[in-house]
Amino acid sequence: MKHNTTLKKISHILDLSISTVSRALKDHPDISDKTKKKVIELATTLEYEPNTYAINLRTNNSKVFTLMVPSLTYYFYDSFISSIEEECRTSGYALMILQSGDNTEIEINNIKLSRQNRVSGVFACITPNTTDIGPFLKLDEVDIPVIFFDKVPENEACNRVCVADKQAAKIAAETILKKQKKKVLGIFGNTNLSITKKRLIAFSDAFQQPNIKTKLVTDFALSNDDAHKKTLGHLTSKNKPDTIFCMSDEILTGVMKAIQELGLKIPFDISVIAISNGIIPKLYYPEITFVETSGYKLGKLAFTRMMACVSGSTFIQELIVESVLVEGGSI
Amino acid sequence: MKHNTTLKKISHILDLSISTVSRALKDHPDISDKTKKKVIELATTLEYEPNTYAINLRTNNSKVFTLMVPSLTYYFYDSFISSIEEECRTSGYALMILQSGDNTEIEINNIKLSRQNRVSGVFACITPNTTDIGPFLKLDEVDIPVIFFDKVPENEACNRVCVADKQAAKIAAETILKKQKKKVLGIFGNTNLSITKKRLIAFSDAFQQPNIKTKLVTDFALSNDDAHKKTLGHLTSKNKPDTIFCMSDEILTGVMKAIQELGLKIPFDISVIAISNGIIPKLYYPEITFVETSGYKLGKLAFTRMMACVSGSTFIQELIVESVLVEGGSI
DNA sequence: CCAAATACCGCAAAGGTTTGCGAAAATGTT
DNA sequence: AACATTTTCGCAAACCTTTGCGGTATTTGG
Repeated sequence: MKHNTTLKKISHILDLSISTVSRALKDHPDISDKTKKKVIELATTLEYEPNTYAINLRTNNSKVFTLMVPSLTYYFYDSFISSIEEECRTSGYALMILQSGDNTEIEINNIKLSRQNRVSGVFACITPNTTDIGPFLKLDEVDIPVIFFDKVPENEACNRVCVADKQAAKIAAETILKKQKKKVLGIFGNTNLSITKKRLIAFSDAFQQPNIKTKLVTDFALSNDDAHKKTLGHLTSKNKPDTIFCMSDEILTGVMKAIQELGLKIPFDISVIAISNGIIPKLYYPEITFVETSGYKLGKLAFTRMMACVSGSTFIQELIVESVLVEGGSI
Repeated sequence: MKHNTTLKKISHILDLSISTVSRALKDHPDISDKTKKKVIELATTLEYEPNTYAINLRTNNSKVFTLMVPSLTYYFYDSFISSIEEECRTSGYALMILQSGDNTEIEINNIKLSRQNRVSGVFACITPNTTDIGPFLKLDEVDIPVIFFDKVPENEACNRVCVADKQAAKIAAETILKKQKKKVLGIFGNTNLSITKKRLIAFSDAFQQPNIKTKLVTDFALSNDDAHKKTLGHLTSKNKPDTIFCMSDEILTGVMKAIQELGLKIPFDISVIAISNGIIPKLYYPEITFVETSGYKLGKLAFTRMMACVSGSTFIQELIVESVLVEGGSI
């Protein structure tokens, strides 16, 4: 172990007190220029770096944020995390990433870990199984702000940053209607999640307006495999849809696999539209038309809100990122 | 700010010394059972949690690992990170993720951050532009072990964990040869990377053995868009290949888009085989046959090696994860 | 030349935990 | 009852930094 250089060591070499060295390095007016120069020189040659732990102990605050997600393997998070991480770096924060694996027990443990590490704040995306967000709220009590993103709890007094679920679903529905489609299959995810409920309601609503003759059938899938199987079923039934709406990337991948399996041509045999972060739709030809829910923008927004909380803003807010239609050739 | 409960506070309430309380909570034999019981009871009702900063300061070691990657948006990392993160959690470590964005300046800054935070170790995947790994080696000097993974520096004395590039390419080539293909197009990535060189050489070698009549054409693509365009070119030329080998997921996505665009049927009109982590090949129908380079296994291996380093192993090692063929229906 | 002001610097405490060592109290032994 | 042992606990230092306050020197003004 190489000996780390500390204030004490520098002070000892220069025959100064620790406090003088500390102040010299901080350009304190009490210290003469001559002394400052000496100290700074030695400090640089000795590669002095203040001990983070000591500083944390004093300030009771580490420049670290926690990011909690159910799993890193969901397509959405990449851009969100990238975005947050970028902001953290430029602001001198580090980011600690924790996964829960959809396991609420691990989730609670991660909360504990965040508290033990006395992080400056937590970005949280809850699991579908999380019903009690009490543990999260307890973080707020010890002055650790929590910003929920994407999958957020309902009806609670908490800071939330989400995509415009209703708006996104509405845009998708309107796009379908504008194209005069006759029979739409909408596939949605886990109904436990508010994100699903919102998208489902907004999407369905659009088809229940007066003068709308387009038929809507809805189905639910819990994984891309599930979506694959269910789509196969719908597409081989006699009353097959002419358009499929996918609530998420995960569902889209399952749907696309089924379409390829049946050898259907998009958009001639079947039309597809999705709500997506943008990576997956661009993997196919023709590219899938989707309503963008930008993880990147969401990350920026979440970080801004976090910084406000860290610097004392106590009031609670729900922020929403607008969605836009990105045209592919799938409808 | 809620007042945190400390040893001092507990000791004050129970009229004991701080050291006694500390020892009682650690089940030290010096302390009587009666005292222990009292202390533990109060500690739990007061929700005592040891101050991580103080412990770090004492031990000069935080149970935190750093993970450095060029960018989180590459497909490969998800499973690797998941895997590492999982191991960290069960071992009581936290994981700090840092991105460099292919920028060596940021990379160096991330190294600095790791040192400042005196992390217990660093998992590093270097950028294609990283030529000088001196800054990494300096971490080793201050007793912070560095495990390189995936994209690793060449010819250097460092701990490395990588996929079996040569073996994977060889398996892919042999699979193609066994199927008696006539004309193969191999698409590779950035030739700056050792990973590309290894795969290219091993793959090409297989076609230069005696008695091999299969023709090989190689091409290079720097992005999935690039792969898409180049594939379109090859597939519309008069001397079009009957099989395409994709060195990576990124290339595979571009190739598949081109195949879909031309309406070719896999494996009848064209065969495809790839080296992949496994997520992308399963998105298509038929699923793409691929040689698996498991980020998951790689993560486990890297973590094992890290733990060895942390507990004192100083010798240097290159570890390799075997590859296996995962049959899809694409060849 | 003395008093007052200024420049420069050190002492010590605080932040919370751990741990070697010594001391006091309890128990055992003769 | 006197001594030896064991049990039980407290003192204090160490990890490193920051900062209020107080203390010397040196300089300035009169």
